Amino acid sequence: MIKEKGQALLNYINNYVSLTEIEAEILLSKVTYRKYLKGQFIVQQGDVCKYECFVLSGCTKTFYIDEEGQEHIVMFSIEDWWTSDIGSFITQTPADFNVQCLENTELIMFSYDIIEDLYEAIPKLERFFRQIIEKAFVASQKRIVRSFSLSAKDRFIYFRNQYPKIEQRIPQYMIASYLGITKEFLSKIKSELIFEQ
Amino acid sequence: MIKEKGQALLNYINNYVSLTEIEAEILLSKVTYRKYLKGQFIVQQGDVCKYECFVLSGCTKTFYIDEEGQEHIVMFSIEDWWTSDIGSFITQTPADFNVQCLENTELIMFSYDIIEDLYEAIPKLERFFRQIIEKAFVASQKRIVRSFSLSAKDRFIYFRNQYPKIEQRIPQYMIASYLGITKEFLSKIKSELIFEQ
DNA sequence: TAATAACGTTAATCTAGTTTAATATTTTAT
DNA sequence: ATAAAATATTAAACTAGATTAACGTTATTA
Repeated sequence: MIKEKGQALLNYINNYVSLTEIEAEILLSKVTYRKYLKGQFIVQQGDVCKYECFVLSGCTKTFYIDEEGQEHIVMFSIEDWWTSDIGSFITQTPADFNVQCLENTELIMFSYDIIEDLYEAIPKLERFFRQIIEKAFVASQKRIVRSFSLSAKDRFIYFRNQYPKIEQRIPQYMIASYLGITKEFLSKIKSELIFEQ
Repeated sequence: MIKEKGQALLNYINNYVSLTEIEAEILLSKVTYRKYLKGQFIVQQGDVCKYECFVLSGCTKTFYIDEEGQEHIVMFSIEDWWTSDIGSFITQTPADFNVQCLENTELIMFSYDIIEDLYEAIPKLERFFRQIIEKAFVASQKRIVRSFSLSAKDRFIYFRNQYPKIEQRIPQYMIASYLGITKEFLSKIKSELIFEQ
């Protein structure tokens, strides 16, 4: 089962480091393939996050609920992205975030218990994960920059251009939450954009 | 020279991985010690960033200038922190950010040209940098969360509690810029906080 | 020790985005 | 096909924070 599914992961890794046949086999023997249904939770706020997950298909949202019960979406993940609460994963402390499936979702899961063995067996993976996380960090910093220097309208335009596939698949009120604005205001922005055309 | 100065770096690294005497020597032989004066630039927007820098003493701000000529401070770095434009460093493309010294500053610099050799010579460093950057990424994500769910006043209170040393050393208008608000509004917040006591 | 530059405060006016609430549209299940 | 649930729109009243501009205070330096 994992073998056919694993190919997408191997292709992805191949963009960063090249694994030998044997290394690829070891890797796939250590990770877990799993399907989730729409609505199910991969991580729940308060639990310790046991997995870093590579998305084969489907879509997830990462969010938290603030003291007023308000939901704030931090990121979406689709095919060839990662999803997890990394803060919880690396420190093995309770998660700040929930990760919930917005569609039926197929994952390859790297568990905390095997990842050290995996680094041991395939030292190249240390480099691979370093490079992945470097990219994620840079993206996160750039998002902070945008949140400070762009208006809500410009952030929406950026989002729409950057992630056109995600915009199609996700209800508008979740995009508003991701952008840090209300659904009503996003609705207003969209009607302005249509009018401007 | 680098030997005495290097000890702070070795102590820091020791929190993550343990280097042998020989590895420590190799490391210190490959990195560069350098002093900057207050006001000098370590990185300039538009240049390719050649170094990741560990701060031995002093203080820097990382900022960019937007299209309207407005300065936005992204982070401060003091002793035992890192400073660089990592996005520029890892891709070797022009920097989005400036890094400027707010005090006379001593650094240990890891150049792009030697860092690959260093990973080769001391594979443990791959793990070290992975762990550092994981922590930086988590901190960055949490900052995004705060910027969405906290008011300016609460972000300031958080900053003041989290980085009391930095608050003392830095002019208030720079803290306002870091928080994403105007200096006038921060002034108002502070007077409210005093009044509330 | 005066002068200048850098930094900080206050207050009035303005605006991007929120809140509330009612209505419209689309999707899903029966 | 119809009802119910989920999602989206619109508009009026409101607020956090920006802008402008004038004035105070603290550091630097001549």
